[in-house]
Amino acid sequence: MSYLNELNEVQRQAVTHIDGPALIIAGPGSGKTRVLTYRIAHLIDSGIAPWSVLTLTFTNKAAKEMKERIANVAGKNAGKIWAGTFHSVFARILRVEASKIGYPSDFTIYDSKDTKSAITELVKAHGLDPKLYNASAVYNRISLAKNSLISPKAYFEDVNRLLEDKQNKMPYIYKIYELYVGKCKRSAAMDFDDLLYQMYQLLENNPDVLSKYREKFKYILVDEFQDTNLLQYSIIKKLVSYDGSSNNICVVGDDAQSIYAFRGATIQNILNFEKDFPGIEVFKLEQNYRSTNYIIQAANDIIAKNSKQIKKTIFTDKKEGELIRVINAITDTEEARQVVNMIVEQKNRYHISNDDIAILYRTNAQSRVFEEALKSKRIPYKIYGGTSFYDRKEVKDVLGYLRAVVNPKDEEALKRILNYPTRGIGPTSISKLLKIATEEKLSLWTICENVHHASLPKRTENAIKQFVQMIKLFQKRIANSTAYELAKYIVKMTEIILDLKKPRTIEAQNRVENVTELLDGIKSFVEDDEVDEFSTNIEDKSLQSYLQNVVLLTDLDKDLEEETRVKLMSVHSSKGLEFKSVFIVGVEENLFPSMMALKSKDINAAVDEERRLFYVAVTRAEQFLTLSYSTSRYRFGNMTYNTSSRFLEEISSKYLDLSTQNKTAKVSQTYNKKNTMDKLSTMSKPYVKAKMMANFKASPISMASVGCEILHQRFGNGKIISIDGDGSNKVATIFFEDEVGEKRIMLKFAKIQVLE
DNA sequence: ATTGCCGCAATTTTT
DNA sequence: TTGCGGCAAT
Repeated sequence: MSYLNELNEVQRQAVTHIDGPALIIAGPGSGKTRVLTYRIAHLIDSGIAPWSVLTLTFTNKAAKEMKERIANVAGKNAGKIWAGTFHSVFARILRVEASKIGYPSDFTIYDSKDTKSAITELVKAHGLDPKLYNASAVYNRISLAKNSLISPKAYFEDVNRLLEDKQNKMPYIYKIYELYVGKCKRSAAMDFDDLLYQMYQLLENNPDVLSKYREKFKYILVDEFQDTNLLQYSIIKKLVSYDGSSNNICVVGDDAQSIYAFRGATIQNILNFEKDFPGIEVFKLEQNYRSTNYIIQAANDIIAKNSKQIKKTIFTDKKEGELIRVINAITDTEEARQVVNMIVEQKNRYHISNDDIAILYRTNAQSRVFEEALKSKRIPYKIYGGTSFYDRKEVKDVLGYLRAVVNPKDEEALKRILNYPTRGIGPTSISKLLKIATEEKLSLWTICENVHHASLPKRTENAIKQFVQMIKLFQKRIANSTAYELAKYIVKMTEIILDLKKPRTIEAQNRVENVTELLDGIKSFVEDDEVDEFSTNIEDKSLQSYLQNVVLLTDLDKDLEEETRVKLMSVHSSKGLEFKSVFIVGVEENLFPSMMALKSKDINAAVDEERRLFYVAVTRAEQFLTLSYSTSRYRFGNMTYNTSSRFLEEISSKYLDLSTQNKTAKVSQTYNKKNTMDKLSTMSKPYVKAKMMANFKASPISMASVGCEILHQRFGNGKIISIDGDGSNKVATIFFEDEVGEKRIMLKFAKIQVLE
């Protein structure tokens, strides 16, 4: 048990505690993964069967890392423990037990696009306005319901929910929810939430199944417990908490790093946990081994502003280290340029390699300018998250075929490929088929199989018959060809490549390459004998298993360690990672904290979550931390103006290095036009503009008259020279101070503020 | 049925 | 700015 020597006192206690419930509160960089893996190794060393240990994580990456590290300590037996994400472990179990809940074992998993498309269809079919009943909004409501264990029936009886929907002008969500559930069932499909929801129902309604898994999983560990929602917690509780149970559950989490409340996660689970499992032992890991002292102190400054939290003090015995650099810029492009310059400087001065560097942003949309800036300096980079490879249309189309072959009831897949490549089955025919399917409560596939009852034009009927034949042909091949061979065959037979090549553009070429890449991916899935996460079972190389992998895998899980490239990702994706040098960019009001948070009903809770997110971002850094913001940036195509983030102000200036900052940019949150005017004149022009724009407020047309000094949202300061036209069609000729010069602007559309 | 054009809405964050 | 959905022309 030599590994015990590598631990500090609290860590060792947490590792050697075996029986009964345990709660480990683990600050950032406190060796959480180490404790978890050693704990598992220790369990196995103590004679506990590896296959009775279940470890649940949030990301596949975390699961994989855990397995690898356990293997280092515990050797071969590590392969036999159950470790995976909530979603993948439950999907596995659900396939085995599918018949108990009325599903075939080869059910499809819908990703969020499939789900939204299904919802949009239902909304339209019921004559509701798709703009009002925005698919994402409806999906959110349904998702929230499922994650709170509210069935469609319970939803309809829930007065509060109905009232909320009414206030949001979507009173029929309950109906869509009900229909959506039916549609999924008929399509033999589960969405992400179903993997949890159905798992719960399975255990709830099948005592034999429940006791089987209670028997099986004697030791359960949950990582990132602060991010579990009610549903996940309920499943865990079902498995662990019962008469005669030894309550061998260990959860690890940090309330300060809870960043998924928007998805229904609640730190209430941590608080409840202490109540639900009396006799619980609590371990607090407070020593940070990751970051320098300045970074830790800054992080403490930030999180101290949050009112609700479990008390703990993060400390380190590392040196002060470098101060946190603050960069400010006038535009987003300029911000990117400066950040990249700083990267170059760090690389030269400290010999940091590309993969020790990460650029973290609040929203994926921010990545673009950094990409360009990195490109111009020839620094290799990789973007994680955002529009993933598997979200591309051409990729989804090919996958659609594969899905339909495995499970032809999969309505979303079928809809996608029924007329792709075009074969004369237009939208009119498809909606007719869908209508029949809904009325008869049958799957779309069944209707297609019996298309002669559908009274469609002969031509279309034949086209559908041919389509059905083709899919059946593919299905016959499943048994004696690999996933790769089949996929290749399908692509050939459907002439998808030919269709993609039609427009002779670069994008077309890219699309063809994407399809090829997809095929290569399938090939390596089939051929790779890398131990998969469920190596307890025979390696599953079936097409179905491939599809499940694809849908549950995210970009981040793929190959983070591969090359020496600068990494770009959202702060959310960065959770659990660490880098020598971290750049947090776009540290501005309305971006970080996000505008959504600032506009939310419960603004305090929302800003607290943003603050935790910022805390997570800051604590990713080991040695160097740089924060940057820009006073103006493009957003939906037009310029917006922002001030630096409140979070920046919350860090004591002791830890900040403001030397690189433009002196004029000491931003005061309150801006007073009168006495700032003089000061502004000494500042750089674009900055003056940015500053004034932050305060921009459009005036009514009636206030505009010849001679007025005005402020235009895009062109800045100007003076009205003349106004012509009448009524609401008045056109003003305005002379702008900046290079813009004279412009004729329709007052009806222009956003103009009259200054005096 | 298909193609192509126009107008509008979108950006939090993820399994 | 992009990307999607709706509509009109072929």
